[in-house]
Amino acid sequence: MRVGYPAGMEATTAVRGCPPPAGRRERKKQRTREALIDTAFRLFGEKGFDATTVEEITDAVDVSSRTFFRYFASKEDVVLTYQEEQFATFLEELAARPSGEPVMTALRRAAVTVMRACEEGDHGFDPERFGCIQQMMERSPAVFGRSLEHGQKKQAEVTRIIAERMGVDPASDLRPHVAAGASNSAFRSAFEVLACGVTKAERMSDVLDKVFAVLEDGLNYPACETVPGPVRG
Amino acid sequence: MRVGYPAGMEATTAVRGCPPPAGRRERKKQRTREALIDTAFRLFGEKGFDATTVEEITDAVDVSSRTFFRYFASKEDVVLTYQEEQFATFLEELAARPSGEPVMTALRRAAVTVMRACEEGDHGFDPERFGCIQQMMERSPAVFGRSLEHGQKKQAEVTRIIAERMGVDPASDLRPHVAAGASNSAFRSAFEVLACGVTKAERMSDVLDKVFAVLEDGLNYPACETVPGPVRG
DNA sequence: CGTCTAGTTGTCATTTAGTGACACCTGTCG
DNA sequence: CGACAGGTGTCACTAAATGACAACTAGACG
Repeated sequence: MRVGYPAGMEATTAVRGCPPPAGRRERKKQRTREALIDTAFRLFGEKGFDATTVEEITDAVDVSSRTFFRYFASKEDVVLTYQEEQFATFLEELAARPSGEPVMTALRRAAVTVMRACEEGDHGFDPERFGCIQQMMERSPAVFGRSLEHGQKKQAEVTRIIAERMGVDPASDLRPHVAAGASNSAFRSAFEVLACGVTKAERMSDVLDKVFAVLEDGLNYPACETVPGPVRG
Repeated sequence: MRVGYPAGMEATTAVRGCPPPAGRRERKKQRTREALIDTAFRLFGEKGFDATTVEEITDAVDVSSRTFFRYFASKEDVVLTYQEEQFATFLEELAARPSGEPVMTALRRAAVTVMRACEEGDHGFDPERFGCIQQMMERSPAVFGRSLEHGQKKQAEVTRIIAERMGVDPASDLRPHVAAGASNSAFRSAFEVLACGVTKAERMSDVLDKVFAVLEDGLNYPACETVPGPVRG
């Protein structure tokens, strides 16, 4: 199974508003793409991800199924367009953090900013769609799996940025890799904690903030056992 | 798409040697299951995961394709049987760690023990198969994605154990969740670091050990800037 | 304007994963 | 032995995904 976009069909940033790129052809392509995404999300919301077939989506947009797969490598890819946007914004926010800021703090602030944008509808993010995705992640393993895969792939870029911030070489220093992994993990932990209902009626962004706080505090928890024990190592 | 095992086909721990369970029927089922797994891994090794069809596997074992899907919910599930065993062993090792040991240390030691077993062939793990899986994870996104999904699902059990060790309630305390996530993340970081060739010709277990060491040291990295002050290169 | 080219789409065929239904066979147990 | 239940094969079917090729059309250019 291919992943990403077929040749010549690279993602032309969907959500954020690039002004008319040029050419009627290009514009039509863009419109088709957006129509597919909008319709897909509408149907996903109505009937669920699994119960919605590609054909239903393409019929509604009035294009052939073949066309769908020229825009998206898989049905799940439609959902990932949103995550793609989230990630791009995350990178922007991260780059915008003051260069003197400690690594985890920068990651935390960037992450929380993005999540807030999704909740509030800033930066062109649709909060309703955000909720729809949350649901699909819980209900449909395929979407969940792809999302994890996507996140893991993108992690490399975060690693690079962190390494730059730290002024170390990611080819010889493990720390940027681990930090990026932890940051990635934070998103998933926040999601999991929300899904499992550990924290009730809390915003994702708040949970995420707390998760990062836990990471910043360090994970060296002693065993409980011996009362206010001095036992360490 | 279903995940897990069809009803009545629950995993009857494949690798570890449960002595003859009872009944010819049960034994035959077990043999079929193992034949499917062995044949699948052989073909995966020869032709790659994607290029191997379920039919090829079942033809070689001389059962119908339908039977395959009575044992495994998906083609990827065959590969995950190994990971399932790894995880079970990980939990055992974790439970066996002295109760006074700090959480991350216990996680680290359990993780490294399992990885060593896979490399050395202890506990009935086949090192060759382990290598085969590593390759598939790199080459075949489907396997990689399922593996991530599987790991994420299993994380809940680790969370529970960590919470017990810490003597806190996972329903109100985020720390066990984050620690479990970080531990999960450690495995993936080790894999990624090896795959990307950051560390050359090093054993997975050694890399994993180092990754955990980094986690234990904490992630509070300051920005590089040798000289304090927001000066940008 | 007419034409040529290249990019986009539709149609068709095909492969493969995965599932449901039902008949059949064979251990297991009374 | 005979009934029952669990496992298997066969058949039919849906749906995702991809390759090949023909048909259309925007855009470039003389």
